[in-house]
Amino acid sequence: MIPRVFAVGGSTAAPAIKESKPSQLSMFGKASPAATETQQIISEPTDASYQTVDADDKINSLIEKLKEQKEISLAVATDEAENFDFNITGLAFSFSVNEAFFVPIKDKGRLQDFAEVFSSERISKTGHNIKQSILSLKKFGIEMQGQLFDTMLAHYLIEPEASHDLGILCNQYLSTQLIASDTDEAKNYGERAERTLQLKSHLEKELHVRGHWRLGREVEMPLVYALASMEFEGVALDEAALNGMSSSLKKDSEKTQSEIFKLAEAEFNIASPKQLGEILFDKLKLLDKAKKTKTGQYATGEEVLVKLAEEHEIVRKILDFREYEKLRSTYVDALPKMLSKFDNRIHTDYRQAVAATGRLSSNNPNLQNIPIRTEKGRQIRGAFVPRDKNFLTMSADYSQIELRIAASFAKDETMTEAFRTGRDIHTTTAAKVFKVDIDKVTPDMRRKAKEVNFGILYGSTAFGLSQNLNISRGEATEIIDSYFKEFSAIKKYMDDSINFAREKEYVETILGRRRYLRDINSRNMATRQFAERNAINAPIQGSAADIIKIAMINIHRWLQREKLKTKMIMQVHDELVFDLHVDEQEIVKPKVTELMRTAVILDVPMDVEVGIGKNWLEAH
DNA sequence: GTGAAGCACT
DNA sequence: CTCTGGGTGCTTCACC
Repeated sequence: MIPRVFAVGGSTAAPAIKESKPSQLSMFGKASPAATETQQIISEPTDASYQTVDADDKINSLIEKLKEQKEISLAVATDEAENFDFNITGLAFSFSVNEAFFVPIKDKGRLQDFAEVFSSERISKTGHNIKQSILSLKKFGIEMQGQLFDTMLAHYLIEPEASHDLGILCNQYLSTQLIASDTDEAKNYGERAERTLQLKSHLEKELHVRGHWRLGREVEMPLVYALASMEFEGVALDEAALNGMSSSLKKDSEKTQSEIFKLAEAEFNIASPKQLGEILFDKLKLLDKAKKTKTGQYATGEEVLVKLAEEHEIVRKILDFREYEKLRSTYVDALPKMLSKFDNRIHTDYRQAVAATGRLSSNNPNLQNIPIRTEKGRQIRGAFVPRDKNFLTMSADYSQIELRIAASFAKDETMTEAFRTGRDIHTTTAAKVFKVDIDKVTPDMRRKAKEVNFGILYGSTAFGLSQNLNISRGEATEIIDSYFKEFSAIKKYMDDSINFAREKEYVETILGRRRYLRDINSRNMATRQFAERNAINAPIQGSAADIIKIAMINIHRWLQREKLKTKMIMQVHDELVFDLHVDEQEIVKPKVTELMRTAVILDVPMDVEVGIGKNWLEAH
């Protein structure tokens, strides 16, 4: 029986959560009310044994011992080659306190000896950032299986914004230092495996106390397999297309640069905010009272420049120059350099314990900020292509997930009804706010309503709205007042969130993931207001993260169980991207849609938009 | 090496 | 009138 998240997933997928819950009530229920007591840790003996196991007979008896275990702690040692071109240099294991074994890997054949241990469903695996170990083994043909426990992820649930560094956790929970030798790999990795095993029991207790056990066991830990798979599969690029864009952007950029120099009657480094500020404000005097940054330089950010665009034609050209250089340096030229020699694909690293709200982040490279807004930027998505001619790109994204979550948590009848009947939410909002019939909503009214809807999720103020819409503060205040009158349950929900935070000093997502807001009662107004915006935003953004994580787990399990060739390859917060096998379109498209829609059932239905194309741009 | 500024995404 | 939209990661400049 394949374990499932909630009751969802698998071919018999049934909506798991029938009734909706108020946002501050965890679907996973509450833990014991007792406050978390920091336990007094008894200092550990220091005679730990970290043995290097190199001889065949010793290795065989280690393997036999490993097979007898119900749980083992492990750490896979690798060299530091970048772009997924690393090698495995050793394996560390621990299954009893103060004892660890390190097996140097000089020949990849040796890994096979351990394959049965790694792939055993009976042996659960513990690690600190265990995704790295799973991925390393996967690259060399070994498939990890079995229940996971990751001490990094456990601590992330307990204290999301703290450091989850193994050494620091050892200090905190075990009152021990890591030795961290420069030369002795066996000692380093053996120690890591052994300390991780010890940490596990401390963190498990802590998870229970805080009511995060199921969130860990059923979401964060299983998600590791899905992420390791996505990273392993990687993403293919159309290098020729990117090369073309690079030349073209370079030409555009050089042309724009010379035009800027001519207009400025000077040559300078446009990429230097300091030099640019001096040209615009000292030499050309585009503003009498130019804004300064913290460090006393002139502010030359996009916000400032857009408002000056009418003043002087140089400003538009500077914005263009910035766009071209950004696209070229960050994407068009950088991405091809990150293609792996292993399979000529891009392998990002999804970080599961970084974002304070529960979102993932992506780095080396960041695949979650590939351009889409401008036309030249969009073209970059066209270079994200399927792995070969038998595949297409499929993109599936949640439509307005955060606003739906807010409507559901707030139990706002007006907004819930709009989502239930499938009406355009921004148009509906505009009709309410501006008190006109739906068919009398102008594009400008819709634009304003859309901005308010976004602003709500971020705890934005009249000032923020006026800045974004370039309208007066008075007008912004009027719009917001009208909004809260029409959507009074939204307003109440926001107040409730802040009050909950004031009392508890944290807020929670639908799965009970916490974000601590220790500044919520600060006497410093700016500090306090920042915490208040987080009190509104974190449960919504974090619940969206919870929901897509469940969907990812269920989709990954289904693709595996059905032995499909289609692979999930990217996550961009509310979007999942797939390498879709051409023969599997009719099976995969509806199933992915269904698994995303039903990951969690709210008062408001989830809408998922799916597109298929020859590249990421066309799939949208 | 590090912080600031700026900007790409959701 | 304080301050002023949540969350990330990457590149460049400028300075240490």
